[in-house]
Amino acid sequence: MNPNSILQVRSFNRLVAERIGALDDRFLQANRPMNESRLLWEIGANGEELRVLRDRLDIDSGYLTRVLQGLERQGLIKIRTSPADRRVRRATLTQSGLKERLKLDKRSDDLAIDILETLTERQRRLLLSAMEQVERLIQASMVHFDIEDPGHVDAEWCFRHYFKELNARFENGFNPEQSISADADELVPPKGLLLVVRLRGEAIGCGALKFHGKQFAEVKRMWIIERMRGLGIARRLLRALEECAAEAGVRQLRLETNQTLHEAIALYKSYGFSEVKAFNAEPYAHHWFQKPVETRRGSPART
Amino acid sequence: MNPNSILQVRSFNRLVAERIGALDDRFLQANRPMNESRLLWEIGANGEELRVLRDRLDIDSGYLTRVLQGLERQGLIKIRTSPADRRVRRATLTQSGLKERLKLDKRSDDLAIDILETLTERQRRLLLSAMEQVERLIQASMVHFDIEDPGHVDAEWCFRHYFKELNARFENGFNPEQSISADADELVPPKGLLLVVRLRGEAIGCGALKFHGKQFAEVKRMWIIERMRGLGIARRLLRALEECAAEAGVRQLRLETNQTLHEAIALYKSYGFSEVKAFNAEPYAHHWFQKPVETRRGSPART
DNA sequence: ACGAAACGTTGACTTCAGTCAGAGAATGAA
DNA sequence: TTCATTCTCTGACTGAAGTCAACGTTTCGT
Repeated sequence: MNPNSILQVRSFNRLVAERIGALDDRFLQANRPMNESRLLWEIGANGEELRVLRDRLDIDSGYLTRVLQGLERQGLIKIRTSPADRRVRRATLTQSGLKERLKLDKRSDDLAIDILETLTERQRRLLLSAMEQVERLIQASMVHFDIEDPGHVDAEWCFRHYFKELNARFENGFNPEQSISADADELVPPKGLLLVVRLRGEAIGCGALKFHGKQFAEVKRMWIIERMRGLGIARRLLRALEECAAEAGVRQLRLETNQTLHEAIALYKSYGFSEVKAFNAEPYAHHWFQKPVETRRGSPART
Repeated sequence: MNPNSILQVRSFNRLVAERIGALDDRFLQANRPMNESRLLWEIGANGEELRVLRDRLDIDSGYLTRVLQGLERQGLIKIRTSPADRRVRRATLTQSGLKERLKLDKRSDDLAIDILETLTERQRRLLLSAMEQVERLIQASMVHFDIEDPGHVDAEWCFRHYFKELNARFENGFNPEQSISADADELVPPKGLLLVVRLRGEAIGCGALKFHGKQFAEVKRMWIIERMRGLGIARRLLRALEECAAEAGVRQLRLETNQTLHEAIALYKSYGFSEVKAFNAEPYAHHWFQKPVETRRGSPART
């Protein structure tokens, strides 16, 4: 890695940490313990279950209880047992709790305004677009892949969006019924596997393998959410799938794709797939590709 | 302020705080209290005086003492009385202290590498240049102006660089002796004043006024360090000087400048100065400008 | 030479953050 | 029905962060 690049990133980190130091300060300056602020924030206008809060803020349950009791004593929240599951408790903001939360909100706005207001209109535009750029690229570095059951809610969410997109892009629409199957049971080891792409716990894409013995595996269900495209995530997903195939001892990857999916075709070609003649009767396909499985050094299977 | 701009900044802040959140983690993960880490870092390879540390980290002096004693007990630092001023104490890293500091250093590098390594070369270039852009523009919003004595070390530092630059840019060099005076005593109230531009406590520019009764004030010593140009800082400095003039009841600003200083001339014109015929005999000047002093609403005199 | 100011140290706090073990109530699965 | 699991709360901690006042030493300005 280029040392100057590292220095640039570090210098950026330092500055931003200092300036946005509001990292904590957004909450800290509020003249109330940070965890109280974080909780007021996370409870939100509609209330939230304690177990969700505990999970989101990664707080010890005993500790959470006490901080919440503090907030309740201050009259900022109410805690009630959930009617649906009486083990579960749910916190909601009171009127004054909502007001406190608005103050936090305002503090965030003020910080943003403070940064923007000294700049000229042109500088402001430059800053915002540079920020967006940084944001997207940093997000790309936060993406990770998890092996997941196809029945998982995130997996189903991805499939729905994937089908919807195919339906919109294909010349004559897309109906999964008519396509070669990749059913839930085919995407679970040992018959296959499904990777869900996540960013901060939120699903943003998927990709699957359907094994055919050691001879070859089909790549299926490659999809990345629109707003995260162009960041090389699909390529990393492909590499992760190839690693999985390699681990399973599979010798070849195969896939077919539709002519309207230009980006995908470009990706497969540049990744090392070669176009071959049709090896199946997938009605929606115009191109068939294959590639020998390689184990790439230095590429972590799942990150 | 445009609400979408605010949202973009907030979203950026959130992400970066989370990702760089290593802000603390850089120090925290180190499995040692954060302030210990921060101190190891700030003491640096050459040691540092306690009063400087206290100032930089904004730590209570009693607290500082105790944390440092902790570090000394761990054999990471030594604290000695400064020979120059025996009130002052100075902390220096021991061998193992240096090693610990290297670990922190490595942690920073790792974070940077972690962000960069998943990206393609092209994305990496994009990210770095966007980061630089963000950094510069955010810095612009952190700049502030202080009234300072011309004898102050920062002021002298600025003057030296200012003269050096004039000497390099003027056709026949520049010798302050031959120029119309703006001596130290002329830049102190009530005869005049000096503003030093600072970024995080570090001087990056200056600008001065030399009063001639209520009738007019001369703008002198306008200079911004090269790397911070193009960010509208000089314009804000000019406005700050104008505010000072307004407060002093002065009716007009005047200045003269050399033809090689294109940016300055462009700034003065666009700021509202009009070129007039020579009102003094400054040997280095080619252009003379003046402008009536206005009080601009909503513009903080010194930020 | 004297008083004010600067610099550091100590003691005696308070408040936050975070951990761990144990126990009770509700729920779900066999 | 029983038993394991989930969810929450309590008690009893440790350790870090941060504040305040008092005091001693050294230096500086006059």
